[in-house]
Amino acid sequence: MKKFKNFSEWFDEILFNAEIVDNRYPVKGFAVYKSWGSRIIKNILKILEQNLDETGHSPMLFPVVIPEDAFAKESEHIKGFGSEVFWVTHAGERRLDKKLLLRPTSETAMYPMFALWIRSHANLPLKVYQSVAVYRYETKATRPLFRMREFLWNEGHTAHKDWEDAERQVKEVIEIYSNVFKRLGLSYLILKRPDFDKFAGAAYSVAFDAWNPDGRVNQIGTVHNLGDNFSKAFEIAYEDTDGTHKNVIQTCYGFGVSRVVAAVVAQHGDDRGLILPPEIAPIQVVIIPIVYKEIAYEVNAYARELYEKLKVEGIRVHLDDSDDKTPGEKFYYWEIFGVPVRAEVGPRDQKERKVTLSERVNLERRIVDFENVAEAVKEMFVEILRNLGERSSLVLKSLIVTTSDASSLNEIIENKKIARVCWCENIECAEKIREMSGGEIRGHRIDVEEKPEAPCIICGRQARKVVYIARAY
RNA sequence: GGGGUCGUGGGCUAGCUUGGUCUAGGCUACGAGACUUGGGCUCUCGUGACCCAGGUUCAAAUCCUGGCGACCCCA
Repeated sequence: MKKFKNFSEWFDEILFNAEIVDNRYPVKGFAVYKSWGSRIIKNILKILEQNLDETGHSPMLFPVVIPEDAFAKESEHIKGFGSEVFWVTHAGERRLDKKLLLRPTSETAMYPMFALWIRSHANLPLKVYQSVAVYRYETKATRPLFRMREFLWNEGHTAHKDWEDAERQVKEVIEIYSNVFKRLGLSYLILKRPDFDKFAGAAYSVAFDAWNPDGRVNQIGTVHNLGDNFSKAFEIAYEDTDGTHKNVIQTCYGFGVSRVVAAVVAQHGDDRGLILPPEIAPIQVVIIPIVYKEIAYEVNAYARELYEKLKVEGIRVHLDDSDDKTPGEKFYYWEIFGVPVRAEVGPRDQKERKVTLSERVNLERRIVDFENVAEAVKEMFVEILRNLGERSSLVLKSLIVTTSDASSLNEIIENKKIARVCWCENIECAEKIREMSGGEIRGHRIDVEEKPEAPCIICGRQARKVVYIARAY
């Protein structure tokens, strides 16, 4: 199955064959994460949560249900999410006096509690995170991992004494997410969303848009400065050093774990299957003995010796010494699962105390001494991540097409590319861009300053921003 | 939100137009065995399916209606 030719089928096949999710659960938009997928998710979350812990965030767990009145407090927020919440209206046969909803996101679950916890400037900043499932009744077609009605994420919520401190927080989180994505070898654009596309209730929103082989962009993370919109609605205030009472300034951010998995699969996978960055691979090295009847004992003993050696080095290693498959079949099998390094040990290797290592990205073989095998494997891990990262970033570069000709927009989007254009920031021009191209303005870069070098692509007046246009999930 | 295509063993699919030799065929996967093993070898045997509910008919995988689900396109 060809990844770039028929992404949708390729993707579904990988998710199924590599046992990431089983989409056959009989409720639309809900799926089962199987063992391989779950272990990948745990490894990703481990990296993220470690980063959050190190920057003073507190892990917490808030309830999945939110009372209707709390949800309704911030008017923009309810406008944005109201149409897609799951309601809990009954307990058995009894109708509930107060309807509850399943969190579509946790602002309105957390902030009533923030109001109780925050009294003085000494309580600030407050930085909280949780890794949970949220629920949104998506009306668009659901896609496994990309758009589910139940999806996993990590959400962070903070409260600060002033705007400057909240701005510092936004920068910190962009840094944290960037670090995590770098360790996964992902490529993306960090875009400040246009005003009409910001999070419901935010002052502004920044998003991480990862490229996808079908030309759409995949929003894998978002960071919002909420200003005092929620702190006014929820009356979250503190007493400052001078005795005055002020509303806190808040930020919140979401790391879309399922979509990050989707991005790893989509950006790194190839026509043979998944390719996993070593740090999140449930199995990092698979050992495949090449045995003949007469020498099976020696070779298997050697393979076990190798297994023990790698294991004590802290490498996640698996020995596939089953005799129901030929070595070739085992190669194909583990390639589907994206195991980054394969160690082949046969009679030749055993006799000379060598190991044949093969890496998943370029399928290149390398023969190393048994004594140096752990170091060689670790070096390969570094190379694999570098190769994945470089390959992915080259694709992203090749997808971006700069244009100042509005009539070319449609063709660019049709060709599964991302258009880079100058825009005057008027909403009428944004709407026209959408009509003409079939894509949407995703925003302008904030990690790199880009000055408009041409007038607005639609109206010809002075452009204010260089923006990126793509179809989105 | 609108339009279209589709639903057959665990996965992929043939059969449906023209209802009856369908006792539903193939590939793959799975189980038992033989033979093999530095890239999917070969063979034998076995397990396993017509999405659900109605309807039409002597007869339904096949036709009709509804539901559920999947995918694609447009907004």
